[in-house]
Amino acid sequence: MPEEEIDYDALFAEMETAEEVLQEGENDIACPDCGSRSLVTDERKGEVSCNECGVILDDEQIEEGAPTRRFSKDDPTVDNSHHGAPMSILFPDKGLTTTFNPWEGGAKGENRATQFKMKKINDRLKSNKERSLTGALGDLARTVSRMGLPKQVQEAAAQIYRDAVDAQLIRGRSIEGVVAASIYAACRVCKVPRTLDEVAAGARCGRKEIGRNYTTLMSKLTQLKQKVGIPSAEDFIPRYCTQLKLSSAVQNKAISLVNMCYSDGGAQGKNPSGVAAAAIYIASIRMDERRTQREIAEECDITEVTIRNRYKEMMARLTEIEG
DNA sequence: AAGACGAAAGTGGTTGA
DNA sequence: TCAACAACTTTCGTCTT
Repeated sequence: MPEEEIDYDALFAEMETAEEVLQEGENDIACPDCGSRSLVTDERKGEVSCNECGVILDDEQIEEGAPTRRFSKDDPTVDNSHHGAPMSILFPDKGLTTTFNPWEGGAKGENRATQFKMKKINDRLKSNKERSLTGALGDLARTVSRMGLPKQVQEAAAQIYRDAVDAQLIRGRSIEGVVAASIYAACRVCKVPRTLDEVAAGARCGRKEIGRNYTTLMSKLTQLKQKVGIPSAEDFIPRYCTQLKLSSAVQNKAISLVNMCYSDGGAQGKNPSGVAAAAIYIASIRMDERRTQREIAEECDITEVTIRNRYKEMMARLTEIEG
């Protein structure tokens, strides 16, 4: 049996018209019954109705908030009518998946044929962007979990990657490389900085490639540039202290030491890990929880010599300040 | 003996001509 | 593109606790 041709042009034209009507309605819509422009939106029911005559104009509004849950059937304050997860940028279609299962619902004959046709159209309408995002966001999720990073970073990285796709920065670059650069940038945005080497190890991607892609992201994405701060030693201290099993007192002391010594921006151009390591070294001695230079150097992924150089520098500044 | 210190030589990245 | 430079690393010998 020959397959029935689908007239995509007609279909797209129809969809565009529908979209225009919707967009117009969002800005300036009048009730078709009484002509009133006083409309009310009921977010709970997902309805838009006329304030004058009460006619319902739209009953399929999407609620973007988190789902409510009723823990007791006697609780009158919330109901369970809101179904499904909230929208999330971690999914290619933001979680608003539309699928057709032609076998479901007991459809027969012509009905089932229509269902098949709709499924086919729906599948073909998925854009290239959506298809490529599927792979990239999966890769992102795996890398983030391998590195043990919080979900907040995953979401920020997903947003950066989407922006990169929109700005057409993927062409000519590997998806993994851009994903890794997005994660590196997201870590800095979320103030949980990781070094290029750490991201490279987690993403199984070259450190140079990530650095190169990161520079491109920063130069082309202006929103990102505004959000990313310079990684400071203080941002590294909490993590290193936890790894070295040092108390929060040492952690606070180290942070205040960095602030005292480098409040004038003197740490610029210096490896923040080195500054953090030296501050932790001094703080651990002063708070009687001493760690050796070797132990700290190992955790901070730098050498003992760098700790010594920063240590000397900081001690010189401290004697100046403390007298 | 372990940890700290310092010198010397080499590496990789940045900057400016 | 290349030289100059600062920061950092590696290695190794010496000093201190």
